Amino acid sequence: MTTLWDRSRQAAVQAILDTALRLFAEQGYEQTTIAQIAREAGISQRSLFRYFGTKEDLVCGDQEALGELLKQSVRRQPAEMSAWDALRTGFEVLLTANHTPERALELSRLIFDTPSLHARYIEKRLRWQADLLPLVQARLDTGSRPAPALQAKAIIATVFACADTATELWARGEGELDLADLYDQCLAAVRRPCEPNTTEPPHSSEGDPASAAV
Amino acid sequence: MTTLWDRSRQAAVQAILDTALRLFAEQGYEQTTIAQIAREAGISQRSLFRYFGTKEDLVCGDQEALGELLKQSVRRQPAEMSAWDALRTGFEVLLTANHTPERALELSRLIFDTPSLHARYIEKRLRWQADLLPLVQARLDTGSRPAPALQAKAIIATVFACADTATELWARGEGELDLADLYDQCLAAVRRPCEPNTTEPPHSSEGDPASAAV
DNA sequence: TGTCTAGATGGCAGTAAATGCCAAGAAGGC
DNA sequence: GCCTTCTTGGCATTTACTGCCATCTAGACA
Repeated sequence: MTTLWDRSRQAAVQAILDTALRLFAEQGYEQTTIAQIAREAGISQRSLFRYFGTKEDLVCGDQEALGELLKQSVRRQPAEMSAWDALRTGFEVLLTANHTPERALELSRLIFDTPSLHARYIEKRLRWQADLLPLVQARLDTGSRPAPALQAKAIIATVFACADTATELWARGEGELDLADLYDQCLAAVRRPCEPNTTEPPHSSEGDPASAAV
Repeated sequence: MTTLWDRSRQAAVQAILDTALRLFAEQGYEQTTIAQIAREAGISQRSLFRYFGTKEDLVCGDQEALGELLKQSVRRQPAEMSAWDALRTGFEVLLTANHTPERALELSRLIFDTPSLHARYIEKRLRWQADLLPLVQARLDTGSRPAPALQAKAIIATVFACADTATELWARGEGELDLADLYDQCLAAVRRPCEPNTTEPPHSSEGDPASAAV
């Protein structure tokens, strides 16, 4: 049952969020202070920080829930589905789980245009990637040469790289592009053999076991 | 000619860096304050911020120079070399350009173990990716179906995803692994066709042009 | 060599995000 | 109606970071 506390909490969250996003759109993220948001939302600064742990969470706050949803979706896919397809389906579920498209587009643009937000966003998705590792690993050929952990990590990283690339193009576009199509095109560009020449990689790894943070 | 100012500046940078990395290793990144670093390095807090604009730059500061180096290396590759191979060779050059292997390993571990640093690190590399875009685009088949910009963006993002994955595994390992080998294995895991089944992607993009920041 | 200028430094005050603490108030169970 | 529990707001404090200004010094030049 839903108590009054829950309801007023929900209302407060919504009011804060609306105020914050409006101000961010009007004057930019960095130029908007927590004090101003709190004032205009009619709440104390202290309480605002209780609802949203950080300023960045005002924008990237839903990410935890979405990550959980993605994990559940991937887990739900039939066991014989390949890791690639399971992840693709998982992402597709995310698309349906969001606010209005306009809001999502607005949020994406804000994130991609604001370095500190972008960093936070990436950080949250790194968590998703770590959480997905065991699920993806379970879908791989067991006896393959590259260690399954490496293979799974590489696949997940690539899928996210393509998803991010697609999202960025979608956010920078006028909204006339389809996100799922963009994702498929990105992945196709990556998993297709080389276009002009299929040269073997130079492979000049002359025994330098330790090197830099590339 | 190298003036005395340049030299003392160089010395100060080195002293600050040594102090900072020692403290980060001893007590962790978050637990170490700028005030403490400045005190132990015998410099004012104000000057420290003049050398390194942010605390994160104490760790990720070299990235700008490395990005430039990568760009130069890729540009230098023969025009007929594929985008994949040119990028791979570029990364290989980076490996030779770093501090001592131990230092690089220490830095990498710090970055991969500290979420906020990790996010900043990736953010800086996104800049590299944007800079590489025209160079990679020039190496692509001109008449290909997916827009070349998308194709180039996806390829670059994937290459970086694999490089990061390889670096993380290398950093978490005991140093006995070869970074270049790890990179090749990651890329191989990604560009090889599906292992168990080569199912067609579900492709259930039922006309939802706009959706969330995936 | 002495002087003048540009650049480096340090101190100080200030901003903004975030956290801890505590007292006051409202909601829920009885 | 009372008491517990959760919420709220105000206050002080920490930490990263910036602007301003006085001071000092390396380097150029007469």
